[in-house]
Amino acid sequence: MIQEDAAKAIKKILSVDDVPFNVPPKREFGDFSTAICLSQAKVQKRAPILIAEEVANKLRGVKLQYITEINITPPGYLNFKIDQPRYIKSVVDRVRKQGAEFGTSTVGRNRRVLVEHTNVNPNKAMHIGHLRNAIIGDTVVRTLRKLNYDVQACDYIDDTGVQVADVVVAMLYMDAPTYDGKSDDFSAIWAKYENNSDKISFDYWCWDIYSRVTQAFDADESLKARRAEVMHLIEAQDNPVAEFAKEVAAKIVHAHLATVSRLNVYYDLLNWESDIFLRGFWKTAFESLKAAGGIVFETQGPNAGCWVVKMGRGVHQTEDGVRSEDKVLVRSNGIVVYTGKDIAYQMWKFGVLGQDFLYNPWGMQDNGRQLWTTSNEGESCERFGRAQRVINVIDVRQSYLQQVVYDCLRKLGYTKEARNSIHLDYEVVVLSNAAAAELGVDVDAEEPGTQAMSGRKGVGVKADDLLDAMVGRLAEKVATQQNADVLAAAAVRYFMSRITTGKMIVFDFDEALRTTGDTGVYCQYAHARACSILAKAYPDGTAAAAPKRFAAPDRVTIPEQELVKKIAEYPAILKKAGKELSPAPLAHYAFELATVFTDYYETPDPDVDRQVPFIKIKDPKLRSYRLSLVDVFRQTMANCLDTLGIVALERI
RNA sequence: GCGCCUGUAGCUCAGUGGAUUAGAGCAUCUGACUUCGGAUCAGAGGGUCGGGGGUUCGAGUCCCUCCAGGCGCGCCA
Repeated sequence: MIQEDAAKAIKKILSVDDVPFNVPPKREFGDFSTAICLSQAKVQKRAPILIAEEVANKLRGVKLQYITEINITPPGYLNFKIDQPRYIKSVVDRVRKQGAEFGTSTVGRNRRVLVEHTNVNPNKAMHIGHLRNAIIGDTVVRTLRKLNYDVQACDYIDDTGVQVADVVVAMLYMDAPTYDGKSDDFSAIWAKYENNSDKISFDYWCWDIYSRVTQAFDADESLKARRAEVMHLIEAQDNPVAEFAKEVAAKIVHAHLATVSRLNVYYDLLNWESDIFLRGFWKTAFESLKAAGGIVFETQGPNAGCWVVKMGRGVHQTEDGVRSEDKVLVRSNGIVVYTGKDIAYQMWKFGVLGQDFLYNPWGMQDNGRQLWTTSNEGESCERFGRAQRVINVIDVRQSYLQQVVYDCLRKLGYTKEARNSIHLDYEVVVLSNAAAAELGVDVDAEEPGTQAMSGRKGVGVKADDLLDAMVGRLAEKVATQQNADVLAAAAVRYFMSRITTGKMIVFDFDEALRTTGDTGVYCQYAHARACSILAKAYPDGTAAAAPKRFAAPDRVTIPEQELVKKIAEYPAILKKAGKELSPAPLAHYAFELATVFTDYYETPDPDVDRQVPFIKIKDPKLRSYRLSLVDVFRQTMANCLDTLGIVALERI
């Protein structure tokens, strides 16, 4: 706001497109500054200090709100001092007026964005790698909604893949009693789970049998043969085993939704791969690709008999023989690969496939939003798909395949859609050697290094286990069980959010379970402290009872200035997070905001010998002023935490 | 071999061209008022920003190159 005025004026004077501002190294220089004259020196071929003087003189002639002084420092910085009392009043009034809306903007202009995230194979419990995906995805959804995008949050469920088939094989054939191969009565099979000695949840039980069965495949050829058979039956769909597989997948999906709801993650639509298959999406896409010449049928070479997309150098000679960079979409046996279906699905997301799913309500979520699911026997509905922009949250290892999908869109002539396809790639979560050793993996915990998580080997930290461990650690100092749950979710979400998406997370229990310093707990603590102060100051009401009319202060201290400056940054941070599609700027901001607030709380006035608690201040105007800053801090922190998917606690 | 990512304090990370002295947290050490929430705060030590070139008035940030680590390059997903 305040800088925008100055930027506008400078843009006019220098006729430039953008004016970047920053903070001067010394407070005496001013409250903010710009180096625009330095970069203009090149263009104008004049000394930057001369340009700065000229701009400063012109600016002094223009009436700029809140700016009391403009000065120049070598080699050509323009520095601005602001009228702090008036500025603070404007910020406080704005936050008070906008409340929970403070920070939002209309940059999205209702543009329809589809964000797909989580996408965990429905065959075992979620682990912390999946959690990173869900947290990044959900935070991006929340951020874009606050920027006024029309966002659909989708979770893709690969219910017809090998992973589900493996668990089905494990359930049907690994332990007695085994399935007879034709019955539609699976009660004896379900009993194996229901009677499990440890009474563990279904997703945990599957975690164990999945790793057991993948290892059993190596030794047991007959079991391996069952795998191909089950795969085939699931693909054929119309049989008891396929129905059983669907039931298993649905049960796991319920478990996953329960897990992520502990972290405040919700969706609009569940997209099932079986529906993509049943609705014949691929056939449509295949015909389009053929018609557009986007794919070719190979009659010779390594891909003979396959339909392929031409990529990179294509088929070429290497030292190791003939290799192909082309991507096979239809195998020589006529079966489409996953990427093929993904092309059709991506077309659906943009509404250019010419086909749609049918839909049914799945149920109401804890946040009060209805969740929908694609369905073979549902109703048609126009509110899904048809997006202008599609964001796929998938880890970095699938970059190549995502590019193939987008490339095919381009080959089909959907260049705009290809351009608006975003692979939000993020690095994986791995275990530190110490963490792996704690899980019983045979590694030297003293040796620095990492271990990849592996569903097949059953190596990984389950999401619910991490949350439970966090709740356990917090239990002692917390008022209620519910607060422990919320605080644990805050800790875990913050932990996953603060690391930029391009960086691998090396998971370590001590680091993840920390409750001091740069953590979600610290942010919650600052917020709860503010609420507590307000509750004591205004015992007749809640924080909402804080004074509505705000009088500009006569004098402004440094901690007050710093706090207000940080609060005023929030809208820009939200925009940045939306532009970068990353939770990290929000997490860092939340911590900085908590820090400046705590500083203000500890030492509101560095010039006096003894700090007076806000609630004990005698001067009513000063008391009201200080408490108003506490209140707008409280509001801003609550808004920021909400964007991070964290419920702000009023007490801990 | 080709492509992408990462390399900043003992450890975990911020910092997507701007300011003498590169910031946080953890860990370590020393402290904290008759306390509005001590899960806090103040202070101390700790850095060739992987190495080397270059562009620029100015580089942790941009370009080139080299080194180290990770991931990808399936008729798997």
